[in-house]
Amino acid sequence: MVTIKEVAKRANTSIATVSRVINNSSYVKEETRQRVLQAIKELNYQPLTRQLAGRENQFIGLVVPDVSNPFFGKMARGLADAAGKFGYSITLCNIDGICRGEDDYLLDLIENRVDGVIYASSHRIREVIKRAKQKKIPLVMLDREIKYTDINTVTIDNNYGAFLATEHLISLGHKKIAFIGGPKNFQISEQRRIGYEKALEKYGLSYDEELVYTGIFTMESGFKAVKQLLEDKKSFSALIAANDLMAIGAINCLNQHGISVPDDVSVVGFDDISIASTMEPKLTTIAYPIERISERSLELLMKQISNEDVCPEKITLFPKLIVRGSTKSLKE
Amino acid sequence: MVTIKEVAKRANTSIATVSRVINNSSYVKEETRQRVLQAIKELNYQPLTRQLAGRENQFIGLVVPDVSNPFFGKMARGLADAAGKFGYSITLCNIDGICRGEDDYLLDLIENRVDGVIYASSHRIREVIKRAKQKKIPLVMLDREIKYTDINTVTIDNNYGAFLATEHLISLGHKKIAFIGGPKNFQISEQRRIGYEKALEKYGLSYDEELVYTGIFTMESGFKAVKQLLEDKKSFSALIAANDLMAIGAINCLNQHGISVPDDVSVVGFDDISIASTMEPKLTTIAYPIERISERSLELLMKQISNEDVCPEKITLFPKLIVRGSTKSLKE
DNA sequence: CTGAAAGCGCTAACAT
DNA sequence: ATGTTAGCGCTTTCAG
Repeated sequence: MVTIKEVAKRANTSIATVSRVINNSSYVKEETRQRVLQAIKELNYQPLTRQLAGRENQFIGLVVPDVSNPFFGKMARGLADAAGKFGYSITLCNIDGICRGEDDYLLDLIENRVDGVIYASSHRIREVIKRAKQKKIPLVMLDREIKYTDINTVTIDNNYGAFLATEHLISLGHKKIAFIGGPKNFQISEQRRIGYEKALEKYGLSYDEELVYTGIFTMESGFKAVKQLLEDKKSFSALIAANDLMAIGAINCLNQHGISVPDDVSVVGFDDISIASTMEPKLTTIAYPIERISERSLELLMKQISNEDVCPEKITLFPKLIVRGSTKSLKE
Repeated sequence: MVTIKEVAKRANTSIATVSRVINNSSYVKEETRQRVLQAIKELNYQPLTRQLAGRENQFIGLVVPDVSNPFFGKMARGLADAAGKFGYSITLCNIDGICRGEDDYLLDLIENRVDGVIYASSHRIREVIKRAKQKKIPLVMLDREIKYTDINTVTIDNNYGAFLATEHLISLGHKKIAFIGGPKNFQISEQRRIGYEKALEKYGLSYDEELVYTGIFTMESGFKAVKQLLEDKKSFSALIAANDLMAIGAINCLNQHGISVPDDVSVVGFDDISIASTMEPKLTTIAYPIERISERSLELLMKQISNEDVCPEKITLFPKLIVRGSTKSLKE
């Protein structure tokens, strides 16, 4: 392990000066500076124990319900890449309330071992916020909006995303568009449903409750939704799912009934998880802009880490429509 | 932040004794011990700067190609849970060779900031092993076997897994069983193909090269495989995919051709990723035993971390067949 | 502009 | 059985 001492020796200066160079904390003669930089490079030096001297330890905690869910997998990947650019590493923590009793332990752990946390789970959310405030732990909420709290938040405009999806289908001539959504008590489900409703309204189509199905965010649920719709003899030429997993389940069900996507029914998903682009037909979807989300989250977190008093803010990013093979003009 | 000092004060003893209790490093009178434990609990104390005093920092690095792939997502989840039980946290690192030039940086980072690493990517693998040996960084290879090197490894018996899958189908009466595999130059693809071949042999069925397709491990590839098979007019009543993603793609294609799973064709996957159990039909598959794999990997790593000279070993776990809805007896 | 030195939380060697 | 203390790598006064 290379230490600051060795760097100092090689650069023929003191450890204090090396520290100054690393942290850019005060003026160092350009010449000395260069020598230090050179030594750092040659020795491949990295400061590793800053934490002790009261500084950050360059770790940030990411809390998701479950990385094995492709959506959170995508999120973890994006955040890990972004963190790397800031010289930070991601510590992964899955909290979905399944491992009963371990939450406390996990929460303590994450709070104590990282410089900041990105929280993307709903589990014990209000408590997490309270604790973070008390302990002054930098926190950014990802993809969850907590009303009436001034907490740093990064989200996407779900309403707009669903609006885009609907608009796309309408522009293709579809008039009977089903919506299969998530649980009513999830903000994002409702937002996406409302976006759909607003788009219909804007284009003078009526909102038909019979074409709206409420499920949960799984493939299975998407499958059941379509099954139900079909059994109930609802007629529709297009369908919007509240996330890609549901969309995939829906397509499966359609296929099994001999209904072709996109020839007979067009389908739009939401999130653009990795498999959306490797299925057949490739899924038209609303892309959750993970790169930008990650960047902005990290920025907010970094601000908090370096600066004691920053004003919390909420950043809302706009998702984008990605047209692929699962949607098509309504046939005459 | 609670320090050892505060604990000592509250327990009315010295910091050395507290340290002893924490590390179980020497005898402490039971009474004192209890007082210390009590204080630790009351203050919610956690030692956080051990690293500095030459000890571990309780982080282990997990390197995968890409967590957004559901298989690696499952792996990350399993490992994170297991690490938690040892009081360790997982630091996530995606190295798939896509971010060119950043590998070096990532490798340095991971090597310097963790007590050990679990490596489950193929990227720069021999180099990683060399560096780990040089720097004496505890390393466990996951799911990749490197021949002619004595490196701690945990894998599953892929041959056996595919054998099980084939045997299952044969026991259901299937005789024409297709196999859609991964790249020829991947060990696991070959192992799985061979397991399939051996099972056919054992039960006196002939291995028909025409029923073996070589693809890559994606849904798209599974789809194409079946498309090809169908176009070539191959006849088969069952199909084994080298992983779940391919199996799902295959099922999609079958469905689109009006072929029902499992009524017309039975399908077995491999891995048991999370979506395998929420699709319709639920996928019969060979489960990658992530809990046991995680446990064993951690154990091997812990041994290396605590003990300087341990003999490297290779642990091979046996996967299990999980029968669900995508397989069925051959119809008469 | 730079160096010396204190101190961060903790462990381990040394005392007692 | 327990306390005292040096020292780990680093940052940050404090002196020059």
